[in-house]
Amino acid sequence: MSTSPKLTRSEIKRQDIIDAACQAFQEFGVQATSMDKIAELAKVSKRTVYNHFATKQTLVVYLLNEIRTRTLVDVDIDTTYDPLRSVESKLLALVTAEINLYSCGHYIDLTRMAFGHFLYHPEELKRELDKVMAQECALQRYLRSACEDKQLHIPDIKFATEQLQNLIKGSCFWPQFLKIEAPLTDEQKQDIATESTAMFLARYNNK
Amino acid sequence: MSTSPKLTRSEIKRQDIIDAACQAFQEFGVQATSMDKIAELAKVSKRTVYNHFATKQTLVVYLLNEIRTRTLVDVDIDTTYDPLRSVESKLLALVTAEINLYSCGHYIDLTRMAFGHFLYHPEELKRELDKVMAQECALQRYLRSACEDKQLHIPDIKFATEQLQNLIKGSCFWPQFLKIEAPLTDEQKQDIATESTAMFLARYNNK
DNA sequence: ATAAAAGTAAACTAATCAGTGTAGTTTACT
DNA sequence: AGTAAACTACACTGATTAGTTTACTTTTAT
Repeated sequence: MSTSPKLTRSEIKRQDIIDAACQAFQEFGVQATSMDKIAELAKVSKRTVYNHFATKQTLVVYLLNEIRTRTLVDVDIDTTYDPLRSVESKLLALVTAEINLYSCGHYIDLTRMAFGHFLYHPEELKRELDKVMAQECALQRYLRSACEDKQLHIPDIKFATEQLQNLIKGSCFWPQFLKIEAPLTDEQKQDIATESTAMFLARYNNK
Repeated sequence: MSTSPKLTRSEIKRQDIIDAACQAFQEFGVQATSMDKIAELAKVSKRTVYNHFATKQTLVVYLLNEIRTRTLVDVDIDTTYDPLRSVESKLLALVTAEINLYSCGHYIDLTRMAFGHFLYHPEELKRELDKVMAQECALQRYLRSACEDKQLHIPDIKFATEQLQNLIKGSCFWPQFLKIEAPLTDEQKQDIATESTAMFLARYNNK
């Protein structure tokens, strides 16, 4: 079966609305996007927008969940610790996975939308971030295992994880989030993975 | 002479408006702050706001420049390269200075306001960022000098500078910017400075 | 003292926006 | 073919907002 087996007109319209809203929210921000504008972009009457989403808030919340789900499903990392595999190799794989998560496009979409919505609501922001962050402790779990196996010597694992993540995010996430840097090529991603891992291990791998 | 030698009533009112706007823009965002609200917060008639700032846009632009000026004036780092001083010591000083810049409060204010305003205007954002970034090349200049003096061995100086800045910003700037982390204590700042420098040198200081 | 400069309150315009109500049309299913 | 569900155009409410106008009062500077 293909991607669209049998979409009713209603489902098509609904998707048009979602696509329009998603694009507009990212481009102009939630506040600056009116429901009239969404209807116009979706080529749908305003009433239809409201038939599918009772309020603007409903639409925003739906989109945030939708994109987060789509994003996180894409990720599937093997986080088990294997004593026979070199730390460098495994760490590089984990870092690469994390870079791919940040680069996957949906992730940027999600955060750009969430920020426009949450930048001035710190408690809500924190709650949303926690949902995404659960994802991100794979690195920390691995580092803890590697330490227990005496392969790494890290006094403060939480802080060290943050250091590594900062190295990655600073190059892969923030510039793209701000739209001041073009999406990364595969080669660039690999460089960043290699260099971030190298710097991290230079610090914590010396016996 | 004290801080306020002789302020005319007009100047006082003007400052009240600026303070109110600054606070409201940071707390609620530029878009969500109406001129009526600013007048109310400043305890000033709306007309007076418009007498001082012809449009809302004028007020925003004024504030952005004001805060940036105030911020950058505060910083005064000695960036000259001294071959007799250890790289570690000088780098630690530069990193500490950069951390202090990010922690100075005004810097967070500035960026929070700028983001609310510019997040959806990438070209303008880029232009604004460039003004601030000029500040930040102190590190890069020093690293270049240290390389020329064979004290460090860095293949890509620009990238390495970014790595160091990412280590710093990831801990000192972004969490505070998002208001999900309390301001740092002096002890925390010092730890981050030490650890960031240590990781950087572990990578690039081995002969 | 007095006149200019600056501030005030309040009503006003014109635009925008979230959301509703309605009457008529199209689509989908039996 | 006929019916229910979904869509459309459009007019509407009520609230908010940027910015203006007016008629009056306070401050400041000569």
